Order: sequence, then C-alpha cells, then structure tokens
Amino acid sequence: MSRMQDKMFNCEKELTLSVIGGKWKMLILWHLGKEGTKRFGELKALMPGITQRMLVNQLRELEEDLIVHREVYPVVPPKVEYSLTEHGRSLMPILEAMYDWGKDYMETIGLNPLIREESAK
Amino acid sequence: MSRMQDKMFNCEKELTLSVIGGKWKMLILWHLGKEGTKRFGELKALMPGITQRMLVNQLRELEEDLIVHREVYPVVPPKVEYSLTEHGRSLMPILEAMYDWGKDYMETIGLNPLIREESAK
DNA sequence: CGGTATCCGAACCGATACTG
DNA sequence: CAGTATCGGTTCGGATACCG
Repeated sequence: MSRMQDKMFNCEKELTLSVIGGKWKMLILWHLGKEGTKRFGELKALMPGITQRMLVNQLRELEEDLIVHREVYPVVPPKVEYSLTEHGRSLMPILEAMYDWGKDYMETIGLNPLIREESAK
Repeated sequence: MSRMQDKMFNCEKELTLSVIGGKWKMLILWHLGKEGTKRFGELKALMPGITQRMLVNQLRELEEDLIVHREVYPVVPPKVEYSLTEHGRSLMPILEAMYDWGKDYMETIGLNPLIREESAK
C-alpha cells in the first residue's frame, strides 16, 4: 500500500522528511495549501523549471502518501484537480516554520539569496 | 564559504531542507539537542548503522552550515566534541514538530512502524 | 580515537519524444 | 490537457582499507 512500507527509519522525524523531502514537494504543498485546489497545468505554470515528468512523479507520491487528493473529471480535454487532504493540511505549520527559519537563517548568515521564486507568505 | 552558495532554491523552505535533509542529520541534531555535547565516538555509538565516513561527512556539512560546533582537544588519543550552535538550537522546534507529525501520521495511517531506534522524546 | 581515501552500485532527476 | 516511456548524467551513500 504505502511507499513507506519497505523503508527503514531511525525516528519518526525521518518518516516526515520522507513525505515532504522530494525535490518539488514542499513547493507543491505550499501552493495547494496557500491557494487551494489547482489543476495540473496551473501547478506546472506556478513552478518554472519543473518538468512534466517530475510534477507527475511528485504528485503521485504525495497522493500515495495520502497528502494530496487527485480528482479526475471525465471530460475532453482532460481535467484533473489537485488539493490537500486533511493530512496535507496538517503539514502546513511545519512548512511555515521551515519558511521562517530559512528566511531568518539567510538573513543572519548573510547568504546571497539565490531564490528563484519568492512565494507569497 | 557556504555549501549553499552554488545552489538554487525556489523558496526559503528549501534552504531549511537542505540544512537538515541529509540522511543522518536530523538524528545527529536530535542527539546533540536533547542530550547535549557528544564526542565523535559517542555519536557513532548512538547511531547503529552509520558508517564512520557518513558520520564525518554529515558533521562536516552541519559545521559548515554553522549548525554544529566542533571542538578539538589537542591530546592523545584525540578528543573531539560536537555541540549545537545557536542556529542549531533554533532548529529544534522544527524537529519536534516533525517528530510529532510523523508519530501521529504513523498511527492514523496504520503504518507498520519500521523504526529502528525509538529516540527518547 | 577520530579521522581519510577509494571504489562502486543505487537512487534521483533532467531532457526529450510520444499519446489518449 | 494531462499524462507515459526511455535514456542517461549526476549525486548520494555504503563497504572497505588505511592513517596520525
């Protein structure tokens, strides 16, 4: 059933990391969490640089982990909408905390911000 | 100076992830945060399964990111102690949140806990 | 005791082409 | 529009041996 079934974790934190840790997952969750339901193409447009392959891939994993809900409308041309599940929504405080920490870290370290897209808080 | 200088991030969250996202980093931070300063060998003993190579590697990156402080005592045999910096300590609330979320997720999903080591909360 | 150095397989991920 | 399929490069991380 789950992606997680064959993995080994040293601690529950690592389970959480394995849910949100994919290359584009946090960004996907952020958009769905802040702006609500999105179509596949809308998500793609919101994430410059992502390939179709990776977007599908990351969404499928999030769906399998019960973080994202996928709603397929039987129309032509196809229409598919993605939204956060209750589990997904419960991740948002962690993402917020990571956003805040990263922002503060960048400032105090004096790191040159190579941020491509400034996600609206 | 920083590991981060040549990386590209879409959002500050990804910077945070890149600091804590290494295979063993959260576990290292957890031990240093909960139990305080540790010697290299103590850390190794606390993490069954980690290789010397990986422990050194992860500690070096955390040190470069100013998350962990490395104190070398000029004695024979060598003695090296690791501890959290202020930046490192400020990560603990995030790790706690990830621990709690993972624990709850595991329970509600009914995931078979393949947790190797139950870190004391 | 606390490291380095080297090798190598596995996983990750980007580019590209094709499809119902 | 929303995918799949295939290929190949890069990175990650485990095993092992050696060192001051």
